[in-house]
Amino acid sequence: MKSKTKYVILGLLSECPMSGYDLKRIIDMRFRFFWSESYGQIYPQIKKMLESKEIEKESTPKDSRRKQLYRITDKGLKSLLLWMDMPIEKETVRLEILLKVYFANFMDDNMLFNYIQIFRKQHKEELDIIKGFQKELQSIPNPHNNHQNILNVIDFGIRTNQAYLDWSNNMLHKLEVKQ
Amino acid sequence: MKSKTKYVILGLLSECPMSGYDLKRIIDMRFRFFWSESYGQIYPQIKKMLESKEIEKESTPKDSRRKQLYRITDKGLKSLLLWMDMPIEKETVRLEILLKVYFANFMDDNMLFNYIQIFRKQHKEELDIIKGFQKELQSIPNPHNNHQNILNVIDFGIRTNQAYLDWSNNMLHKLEVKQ
DNA sequence: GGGACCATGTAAATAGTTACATGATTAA
DNA sequence: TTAATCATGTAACTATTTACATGGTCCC
Repeated sequence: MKSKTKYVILGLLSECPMSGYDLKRIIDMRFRFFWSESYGQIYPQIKKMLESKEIEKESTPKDSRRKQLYRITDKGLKSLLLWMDMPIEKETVRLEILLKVYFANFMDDNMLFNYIQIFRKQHKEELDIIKGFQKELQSIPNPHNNHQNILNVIDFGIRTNQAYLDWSNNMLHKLEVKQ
Repeated sequence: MKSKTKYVILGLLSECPMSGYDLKRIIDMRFRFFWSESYGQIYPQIKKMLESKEIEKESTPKDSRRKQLYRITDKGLKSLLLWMDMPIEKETVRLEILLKVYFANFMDDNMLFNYIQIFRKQHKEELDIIKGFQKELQSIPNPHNNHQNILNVIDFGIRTNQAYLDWSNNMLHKLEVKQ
């Protein structure tokens, strides 16, 4: 499976110039429910794309002591467009909690209850963050005319996290009744 | 993130002895919506666990020409139990389709429509497989008394895949109206 | 006898995380 | 002044995939 780090970066830089740190923060915040990247992928990838001239340094006199912003080039935009039309590769999902539920005979019910509670809490928080982002998006200007796309992704996040919550609540209820 | 391959294998072998090939097949069929393993992980892991005596070869005179079955040992069971009580690590989800929806301004609507259609088809099939498995499970004996656990995992698969389908249908509808 | 699938395995490559080093800035 | 956060980066490690080799079996 080819790494997609390059295209995540190019896609985000297509909106506005930003630093490696910015990229990481945005991926963690906005993409959290369907994507992740580590610094160990982002910074080396930036370096490679500078060499290949798919991005370039933004010369910002002010604030430049603090961070280096990068801008997408025409070549980078071409790479992005090319990838957009390439077939989507196999999706990756790994939920350890389901492994543990599957083998739950080897665990006591309190432990299982505890795991599900943590899972529910995490996805409740995730859902709140996504909804917050949705609200924010609806109240700010739309200069790149891409809000509908982002709202579509958010809609996906809300639906799946809601499904996670429904399942968790159902599980917790069953476990409560059982004892 | 520590590899969980070991525990997937131990968990499955706790049900009944099987071969590396069997393990792969079962993971691909039953775990498909929340886990995956490749031969490149399974066979070397089997080798390691034979050395550490967490599993052992099952001596099956008949059929033994064809495949080697492995059985979990007491030591292996202990490893499994230990892992069951260890905190769950960060979950991994990577959905390239959402990346492409997010950056859909760089793609024409027909291409997007096509991607969503493929996504819908894949998850319709997945949902059908999961439901088939659910039906099968309800009609066969339950010797390990673990059917409820498996049904809980299946319930998760049905809910999330249904959420995927609802989102896909909504997306396709919006794209149809648009043009 | 040929294609599909059963079955096992490994080497090499790639992907991805983690731990660390470094130092600036901000806010309490 | 000290803790948190901003900010960049890399080396080492670990995880995972992919491509390949090999040969058996089943059924048409």
